[in-house]
Amino acid sequence: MITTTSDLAQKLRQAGYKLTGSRLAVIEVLETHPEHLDHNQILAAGKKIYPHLSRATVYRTMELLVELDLFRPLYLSDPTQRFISASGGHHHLVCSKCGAIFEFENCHADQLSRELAEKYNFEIRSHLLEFQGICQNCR
Amino acid sequence: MITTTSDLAQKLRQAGYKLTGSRLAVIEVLETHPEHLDHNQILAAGKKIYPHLSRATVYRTMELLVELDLFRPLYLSDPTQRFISASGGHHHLVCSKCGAIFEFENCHADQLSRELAEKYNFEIRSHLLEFQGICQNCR
DNA sequence: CTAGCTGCAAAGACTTTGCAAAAGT
DNA sequence: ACTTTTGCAAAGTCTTTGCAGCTAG
Repeated sequence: MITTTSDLAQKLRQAGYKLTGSRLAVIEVLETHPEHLDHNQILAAGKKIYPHLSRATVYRTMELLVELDLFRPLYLSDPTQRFISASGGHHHLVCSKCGAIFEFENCHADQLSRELAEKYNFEIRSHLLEFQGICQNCR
Repeated sequence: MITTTSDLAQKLRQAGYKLTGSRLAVIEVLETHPEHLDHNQILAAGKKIYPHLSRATVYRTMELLVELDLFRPLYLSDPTQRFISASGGHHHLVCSKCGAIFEFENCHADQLSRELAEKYNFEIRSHLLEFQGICQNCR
């Protein structure tokens, strides 16, 4: 019986999944990194915690977390799958040249969100507002 | 000397590229389909116009159009690369279950766009506002 | 104990590239 | 003519899967 204070771990266990070393390593990485990590980054960071961690398990664990609606895949300016927490909004500026990402808050999508939910009879769970352009350094 | 009224074709020629049957087929597909097409869809539609068209040429032509800043890659809810015209805004609702996409207009990002451009010294070229959730049919 | 989980390596899917032939200008 | 472009097939990259052994509960 592994004990942990992790919120994600509790939810995994509640859903009937085992808390293995691999899964706990992945979860710890996700909980300590607010960025949008991809599989490679999760694997690299996870191996520092649990060196035996394999790539296939990272793929399978993230698939599981997405199924449980705890995380959500995100695609920025390339086909790399990244992960963000499943709820709320995500707002960034993406540089088309160098790929740099700047986060911002306070987008005003809530009002629009309600209007669209009604008009399309759509249950909105999260949103993404992305501005593309050229950053300071690349100009 | 191939003649065409196509706007995209003019721009390609002006940039010093040859107007081949393959390229004209790809361009015609893009100009007659407002949706966000992926490579497969462009290939399939292009073959109806120019049956000899190959997959590699579709990849190369789209790469070219992106380089010339005429199109822009877009990633929705999967790693498939799709293409949209390079300017302006794009707004949709994406269903996480079935992948259905609903377009809408009138997002109010212009004001925010100006604020961010100034704050981050960023040259904004286009934006994407995407709401994720569950559509009418999947509920 | 026993079902679920893991790592490995092989298979699969998608994208890119080298090259000789073909085609636009 | 001469260079760019094309189609093909091979190579490359990323993701998924089958399987035998391992582990949490």
